[in-house]
Amino acid sequence: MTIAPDVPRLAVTSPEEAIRALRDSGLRLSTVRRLVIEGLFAADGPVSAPELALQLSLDESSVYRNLEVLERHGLTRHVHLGHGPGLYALIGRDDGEYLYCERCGKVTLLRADELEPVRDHIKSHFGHAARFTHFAIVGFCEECASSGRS
Amino acid sequence: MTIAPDVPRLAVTSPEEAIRALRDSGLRLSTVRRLVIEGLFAADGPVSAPELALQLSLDESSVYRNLEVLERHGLTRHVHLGHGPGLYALIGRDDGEYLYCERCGKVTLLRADELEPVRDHIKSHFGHAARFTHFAIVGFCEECASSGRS
DNA sequence: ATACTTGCAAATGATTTGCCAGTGT
DNA sequence: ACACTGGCAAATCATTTGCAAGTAT
Repeated sequence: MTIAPDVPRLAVTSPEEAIRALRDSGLRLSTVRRLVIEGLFAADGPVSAPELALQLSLDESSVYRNLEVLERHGLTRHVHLGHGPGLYALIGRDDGEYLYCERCGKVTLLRADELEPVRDHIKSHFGHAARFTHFAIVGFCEECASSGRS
Repeated sequence: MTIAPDVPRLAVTSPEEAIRALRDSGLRLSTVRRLVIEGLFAADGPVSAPELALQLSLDESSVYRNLEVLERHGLTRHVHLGHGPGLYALIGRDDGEYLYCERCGKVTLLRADELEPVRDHIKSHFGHAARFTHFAIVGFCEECASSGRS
């Protein structure tokens, strides 16, 4: 899977809605696919594929394959907070842009519009249409930045 | 190796200077270490460890080990542009923050101060001291953003 | 002399792929 | 029926680690 391409995002607020969106995209609903969607919904944040496979007693490759299909159809996406596996989320659930504290691991989820001014600045100064959805914005959170850093 | 910690950066503009800085840090100068430094200098951008090992006919593990030591002492750092291996650079050479076009692969290197306003905005609005040195800022470059995107 | 370094082999972790049997529509 | 999907095993890619032999200081 390459970096999340520019696929229309299908925001969704319940497993049922996700399943409907999935059918509308012409996808089949298999047991595994349903479980993955429910698993993503049940999670309290973005989840890695191995984690998901473990919790659902599914094969990792099946999970990866399903996440890949879902992502290609704009139902899920994945982020990297730092090193470590990619973390998957349903569009509409744990969706948005992430701030990640590299010291304490704190993760802050921003609404999609909160970084508009930042994107605007980068666009106007460098011509670059930035998206902070694939990589988190890494740094130090308030507490870690003020207390002794390193 | 964890995400580049908050180590003082030793900017350097020639292999000789790098070697001096290295000695000042109490590090030994082995043949491999010298080759790695020269290799990073010769490169016209950040380079992956496997690439460096190949070009220098060195074992990958030695290259990784050296890059790790150098990074811990503030002589090098590494970035992730997207998926794929981390890319290493000497501080002072190919150093700064990267914009990465996920469509055409174009990489733009910004001077360390060019994103100050962005960092300031994020700091004041979210309390987060952002650094764009570990992950590139992914998006579409000017051309790719205007022409049909996906 | 001693601590640090190397190459090589093997382990790890994340992700992908081949294959053939099973399932959704 | 037929194309799509699942599990399992094996491959791949990036990176790390153990170890015994070699080297910098």
